[in-house]
Amino acid sequence: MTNHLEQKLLSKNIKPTPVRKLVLKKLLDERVAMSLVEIERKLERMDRSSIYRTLRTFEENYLVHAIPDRNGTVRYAVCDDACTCEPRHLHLHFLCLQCNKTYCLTDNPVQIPDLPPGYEVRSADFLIKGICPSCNK
Amino acid sequence: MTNHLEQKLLSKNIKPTPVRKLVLKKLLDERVAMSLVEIERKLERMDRSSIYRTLRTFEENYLVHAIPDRNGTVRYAVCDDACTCEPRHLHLHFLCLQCNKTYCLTDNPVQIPDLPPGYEVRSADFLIKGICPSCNK
DNA sequence: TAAAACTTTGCAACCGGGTTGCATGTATTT
DNA sequence: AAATACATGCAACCCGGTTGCAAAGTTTTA
Ligand SMILES: [Mn+2]
Ligand SMILES: [Mn+2]
Ligand SMILES: [Zn+2]
Ligand SMILES: [Zn+2]
Repeated sequence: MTNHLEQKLLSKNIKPTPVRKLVLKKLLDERVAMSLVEIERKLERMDRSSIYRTLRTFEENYLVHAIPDRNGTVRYAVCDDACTCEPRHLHLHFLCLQCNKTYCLTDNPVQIPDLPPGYEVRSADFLIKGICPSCNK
Repeated sequence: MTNHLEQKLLSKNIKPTPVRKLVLKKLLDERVAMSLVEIERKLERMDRSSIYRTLRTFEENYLVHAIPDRNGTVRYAVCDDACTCEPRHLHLHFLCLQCNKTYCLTDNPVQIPDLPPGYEVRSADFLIKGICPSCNK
């Protein structure tokens, strides 16, 4: 269990410290993308800046990807094992306007359309907003 | 000239006050999307909260649309005349990682792909990141 | 036309998420 | 064991955004 977390961290070359294991565990357990402050609220005891630096480390090492949020904040979700956050690995994200949760639609890759000449694509965020299945029934 | 601005405001049922005309003029002149603070910096004399409320008014009346930015802030761009910001009017946005400008690709509509059952689409943001033509040459 | 009601603007204060400097604690290397 | 490097916690700060409130300007009513 804890071992699974360590595996995952090590596989992305991140030293498995206590804080990192807890943050990763929380992200995996919740199964939706979470912002810095949302994580802070769920992990009462933990310091904000530690979580902040942990998320930076995670993002730099492609353990999590950042997803733009409603008002301008950013949420984080754990990447698939093989993900390197390159354009060809990108998937859609869905933000529910009712429950305000952000879902990774990992089975729906982002198709980048042809652009006018001169635009060189490096990355993309495709965020779809609406009502999620759980709120819809 | 000023008359053109008034026309545009009136056509969206916004009373053409001095502040509103200046903010609209700046957005039209710059031809890229701008954030609250970016507008504030370009309009030295003007109060931040006036610009803030102006942008809210603009957005509520579909004179501008909001575009998510890199770090989580939001930029605003003037809508096409006929735009009502519904899904079928949405277009791509491009953020240049070098000059940090946000462009509206109004000729490139957002194609919303099929989603798993239960997801009800209301809106979408498709932001492509890379190098813009001007930085690329 | 004068008073009343409403809207816009500017100022100041505030808020909250994010970020940094620094000291302490913990692990790794020599 | 000592030296070095890395991780964590605390406090302070930053900055874009937001709000309350009063003054100035506009529109409505009597
Ligand atoms: Mn995702
Ligand atoms: Mn646009
Ligand atoms: Zn929902
Ligand atoms: Zn550029």
